[in-house]
Formats: sequence, structure tokens, C-alpha cells
Amino acid sequence: MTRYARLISELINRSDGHMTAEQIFLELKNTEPKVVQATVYNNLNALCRDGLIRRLSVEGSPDRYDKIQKHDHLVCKKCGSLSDISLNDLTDDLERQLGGGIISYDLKVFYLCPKCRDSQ
Amino acid sequence: MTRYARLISELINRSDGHMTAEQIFLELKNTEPKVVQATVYNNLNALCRDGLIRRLSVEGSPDRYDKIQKHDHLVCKKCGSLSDISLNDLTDDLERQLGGGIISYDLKVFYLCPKCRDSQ
DNA sequence: CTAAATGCAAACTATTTGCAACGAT
DNA sequence: ATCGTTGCAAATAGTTTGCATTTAG
Repeated sequence: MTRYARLISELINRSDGHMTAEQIFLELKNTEPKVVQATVYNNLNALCRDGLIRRLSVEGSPDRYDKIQKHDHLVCKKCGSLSDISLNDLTDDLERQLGGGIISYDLKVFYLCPKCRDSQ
Repeated sequence: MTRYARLISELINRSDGHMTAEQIFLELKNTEPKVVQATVYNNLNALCRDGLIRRLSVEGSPDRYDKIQKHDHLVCKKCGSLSDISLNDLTDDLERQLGGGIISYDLKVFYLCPKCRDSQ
């Protein structure tokens, strides 16, 4: 595990998650001024491949990177803002319905965030 | 509803879904040789906005466009291939857990497709 | 007649790649 | 010495935008 990989993984696990590559890059550059975007992308890909972080694709915005610990997401249909939620685990249900072989799942629940609901 | 909008929406609802903008563009060009990508994107955005199709973001590949009718997806963790599944509807559960306000949800179940499982 | 939709080219954003230099085994 | 990692620049992929032209109500 290289210096950058460690720093990036810490950053993602320490933050609220949901950081874009750009945000990670900017944050990291505070302490590591020489780092470039390509390196951040390389590391993010490696960390995802190795299962240390997870990638979150949200329509309309760049990919986000999140802690691996299982949780679900509430996504505002209007502005795309994300928040974490912990819902009942579905794995057993899914295994039963699909007959096994499941690796993981990703559940996004769409709603209108308070801000967007108010500005209707 | 314009000509293109109708054709595109039909295409998506007739197909197995999961078409990328590029695929839709190419397919459409068979019968509408003058159409350009920008028009396809414009129409896809409008159709999504109006709730006539849904956009599906799959990490690592361009957005896909799908029929609106509720269903879930099985996604190969390795090659990203998609297939439809019909799982028990979670809406009531989610409403109960979250206290209402849900618009919809998106459930992706990751697995290894037969092809990728074999080539391990 | 007007407003919206289209074609076209250019712009933009997110991400990847090739390659030389560097750093840690 | 070797192999993976980095910095850098350029390339690519996907998508959007501005604008003049066409189309449909």
C-alpha cells in the first residue's frame, strides 16, 4: 500500500464518503502539493479493485467514492445530493429470491431533499 | 411529442432496455439518417425529465436508458453486463423504514455472470 | 407567426493512457 | 536491478452548449 493509496483511503473513510475524484484530489493536494489527478484516479481504481473503497455512480454527476461499510443511499431526485441511510439488510432476501451467487447490492432511494422540497 | 422523441421512446420500450445513447443513435440512424447525437441526447434528457424512460448509471460504462416499468437489475461485477430481474417490491418497506416521501428506488444486485464465472 | 426542435460544430467534463523519471524493495 | 508508482501531457469518451436553420402548431 503506497503513501497515496493510504492517504486517499483514509480520506474517504474519514469523510462522510461521497467525495468525487476532484474533491479528493483537491483535498489531498493540501498536504501533498505534487500529486496530480491521474495519480488520484489510478489509486481510486486500485482501491476499488481491491475492495477497500466503493465507487458510487450517480446519474448526472461524476463518480463518487465511499467507505466500504455497508449502507444505503438517499438521493435527491432534483439536486442529486446524497445522504447515508441504514436500511434492513436485503442480502438474505435476495439470496432466497435469486438462488445465491450474490456478491453485493446497491440500493438508492430517491426522494426530494428538504431544500428542494421547499423551493418547489 | 416530436417524431424523434416518439421513435426513441419506442425504441427503448421495445428493446430489452439498457441501451446507451450511442446505441440508440446508431439504431435510429438506420431509419432517420439525418439525426445527430446531440438530438438524441436532447430527447433522452427530455424523456427522462418527463418520466417516460429512466436513466441507469452503471459504473464504468456510459449511462443507459431503460423502460420505466418497475424492475430491478442484475449487474455482473466483472464485465458490467446487465439483466432484468423482478424482485419483491420494496416501496412499502422503505416507506415504513423512512417515514414516507419516497419517489422511487433503484436496486442493483451484483453477481458474476455465467460467462465471467466460467472464465475465472 | 411563434416557439420549440434540429443539425452542426465546438466546448466541456470526467477519465484514461503513454511514457519518462522516480522510489522502494 | 527491477518493478510498481508517479508526474506530466496528450488523448479519449461521453455529454452539453450556442447558434443558425427548420419544423410544427
